[in-house]
Amino acid sequence: MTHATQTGPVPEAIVADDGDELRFCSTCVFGRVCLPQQVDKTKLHELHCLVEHMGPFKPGAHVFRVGDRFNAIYAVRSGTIKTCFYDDTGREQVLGFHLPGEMIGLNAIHPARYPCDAIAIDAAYVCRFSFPALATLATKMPEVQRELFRLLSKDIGNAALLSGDYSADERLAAFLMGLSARFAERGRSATSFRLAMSRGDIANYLRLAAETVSRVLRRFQDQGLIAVEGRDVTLGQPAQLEAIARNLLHR
Amino acid sequence: MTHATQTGPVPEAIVADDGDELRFCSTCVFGRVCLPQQVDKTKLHELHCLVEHMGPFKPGAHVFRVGDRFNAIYAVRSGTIKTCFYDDTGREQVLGFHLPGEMIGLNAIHPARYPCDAIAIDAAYVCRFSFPALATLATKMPEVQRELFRLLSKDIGNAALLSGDYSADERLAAFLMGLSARFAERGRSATSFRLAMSRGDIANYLRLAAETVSRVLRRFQDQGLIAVEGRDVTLGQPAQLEAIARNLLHR
DNA sequence: CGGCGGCTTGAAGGACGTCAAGATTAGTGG
DNA sequence: CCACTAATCTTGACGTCCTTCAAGCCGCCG
Repeated sequence: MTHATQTGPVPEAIVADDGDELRFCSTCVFGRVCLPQQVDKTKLHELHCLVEHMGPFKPGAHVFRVGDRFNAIYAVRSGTIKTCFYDDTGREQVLGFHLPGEMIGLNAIHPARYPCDAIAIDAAYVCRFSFPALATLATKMPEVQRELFRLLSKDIGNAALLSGDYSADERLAAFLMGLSARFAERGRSATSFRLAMSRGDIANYLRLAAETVSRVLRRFQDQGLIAVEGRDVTLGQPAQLEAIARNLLHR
Repeated sequence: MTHATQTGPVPEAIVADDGDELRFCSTCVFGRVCLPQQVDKTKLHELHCLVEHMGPFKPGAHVFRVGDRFNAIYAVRSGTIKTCFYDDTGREQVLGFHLPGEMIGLNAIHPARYPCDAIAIDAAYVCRFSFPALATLATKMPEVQRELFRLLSKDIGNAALLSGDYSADERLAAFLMGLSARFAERGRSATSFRLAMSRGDIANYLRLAAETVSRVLRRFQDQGLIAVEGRDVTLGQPAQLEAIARNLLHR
């Protein structure tokens, strides 16, 4: 038994330690805030006070739902969270998959309500940051403010990426390479990993049909670019995948 | 003389007055910052000091370019600005059209370089806000910080909208209704307006071919939903367009 | 065992892109 | 004011990529 349900520790899981008064959980998005300069300890303490650990969330459990009033953003501590909304016909549109160390809920600031669901697809733990408290703290700690601006701006770029008109091949190649890079950042293999999400989720994320995802993956495998076995993926030719993600950009 | 081209005033143009020590240009995105509460006058003065009026930009002129080092965000004062980047084959991908009172450059905070071009498609004027100065001010004025967070978050939502998998009909209906709403906010007709952008620009923005845009507009016209004459558009049945934008969401 | 959800594979159809040719408009200089 | 060219826009015919529909496979759980 690998992951998901309750019984036993997860061998490969990325799990943050719990941090302490002077350090954040090792995967925390705000970790970088503390590193550059020695942060005033009382301030660091304040930052800690507005963080609340939550979990575990079982696969399928909601961290927040469309329409909930916005009052906090969340950092993924372990597991994988998908964010998604639903069009008028009920079709799910996945906005993103979020790995440990990534932030969710930033798109809720403006409408003041969450515009999407956040659902655990792994067993997942998150850190909850009260947003009013965080905003107040940001006025006192420019590093925190800067980090928030950066995170928000980054999300704009990510959303724009997905919106380009790319072929199914490009989308999937880019998806795999993106995951690879994010796993590598977290100290895991860049060439061999397990997909936490179903083909259907991937398809919804990439705005493709599940069948198309299946077919493209098979073709990539036939071409020797990757090896797929269920949800386990090994990248055989990352460079070539990279090229597809970049060059195949229309025709 | 108002602005724009040299010969005579432009009857319908949205032009901001220049503001004064105690007021911003009437269209300014930061106008709302000052309204709710009486802002400390010295602080308001500070905010004014970091604003620089720029323009006119002729159609085709760049406000900033891909790769330029990020150091300021811009508010459109009059005219229309499009933001766009280019894929590896050189094809333009329009990220957005920005009307007076809207902000551009927020997506540059994270990479610290502008990830896109900003090009005037009208004769345009903008206000330049030094970002380091603005961020510093934001630590002193929570209203400013809140407004920046709101603007950033809003852009995430906008970018995500475009990324959904919608049909050409939905995209165009949503585009027209969106423009209509934004014109209305600025005190102009919600049902009759002139498109500042070419069909090609619209197509690039919506990730469609220019021919498709042309065809869908014609069909909308044949169905009595709109009247099109060159770049002048009149919405005959806004409710029905709204329905297409919402309901036609895939079949 | 039977059922169910996730995944794969094939065949057919559709929506949109591409190509190509006109039509309309705008821009420019005589 | 009128040619002349160059964009922009429209319209048609055709091709293609992807979706849809349908069936079969596999692993999982009651």
